[in-house]
Amino acid sequence: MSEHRPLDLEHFLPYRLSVLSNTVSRAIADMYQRRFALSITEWRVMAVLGRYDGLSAREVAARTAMDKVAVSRALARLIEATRVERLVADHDKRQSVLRLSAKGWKVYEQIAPLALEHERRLLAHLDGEEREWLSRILDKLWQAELKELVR
Amino acid sequence: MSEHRPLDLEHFLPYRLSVLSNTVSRAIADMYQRRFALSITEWRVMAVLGRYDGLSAREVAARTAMDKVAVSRALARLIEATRVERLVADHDKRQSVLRLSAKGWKVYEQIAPLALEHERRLLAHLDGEEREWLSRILDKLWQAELKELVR
DNA sequence: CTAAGATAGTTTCACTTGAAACTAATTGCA
DNA sequence: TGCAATTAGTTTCAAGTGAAACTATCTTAG
Repeated sequence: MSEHRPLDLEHFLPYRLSVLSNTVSRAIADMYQRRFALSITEWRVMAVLGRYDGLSAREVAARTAMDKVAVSRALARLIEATRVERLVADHDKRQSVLRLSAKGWKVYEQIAPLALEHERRLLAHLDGEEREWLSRILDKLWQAELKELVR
Repeated sequence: MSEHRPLDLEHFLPYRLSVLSNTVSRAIADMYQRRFALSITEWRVMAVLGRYDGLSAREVAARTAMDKVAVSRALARLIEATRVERLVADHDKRQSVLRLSAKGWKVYEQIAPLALEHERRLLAHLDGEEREWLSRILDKLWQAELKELVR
């Protein structure tokens, strides 16, 4: 007795998550690119360095959910653009110590409010109750699906 | 007086959506790949053809939120694998008329329950109330963000 | 101490992807 | 009619991506 709900892509959760997320990410990425010549991956690296000074590349990868290859490449571009400075860690010469440069901070301080504004615009479609549920639901799914991912 | 909430990537909605969605999609993609040598894009094409017989490539693109290049390539592989058949539309020789082959249907009928099972597993982390809110919230955001996208 | 294994980060290679250019067919309008 | 603009779908090209191999450094077990 296996009567199935028909598989209707529009109502299939993974599909909806994927399309919604890609649409949102795309809009943000375009804005960063146009206004700051910055990719999403570069921005994510800058965002965590703005928040946690002096991380190593591995720590950046853990905090951005990016793999180390992507981080390495994003850092190469950011350092080339003198938005990030890299030192070698005293205690371990394999590790780098990363921080935003003065120039990087200027970019960061312009983008951070724009990013938050974008988030507000997205959340503006929801009322207070819905926002609370969304936050709780994402927490739960995040925990359940990603417990192994972030460290 | 612009005192900002700090930009903490872990609490930033677009970032959370993106990481969660990529993690879920990745897990599903791996399964399709391993068990059926099928990419996510190919599966999406098969899914809409299983539901709506005889679509053109353009209609498939609209229903999967994929661009026409991606659809064209997915179709080339599916036709090569004889999972999809393509005819030329009578009324317009530019258009194709696409349908799953018998072989395609067999694959479809194996995957569809697996996909739904995967969705159930994901939703198992939420209680009934949370599921209802999630569905309503995704509908709202979908409507708001994608009104231009899907026709 | 030192050799074997582990770790941080980079490079290479093969593959995927999207934008733009392209071909073929159709439509609209003078 | 007949030619310019539009549309369906494909191909090309440049850029982005991850897996695996690689280099340099550090840790550990004997």
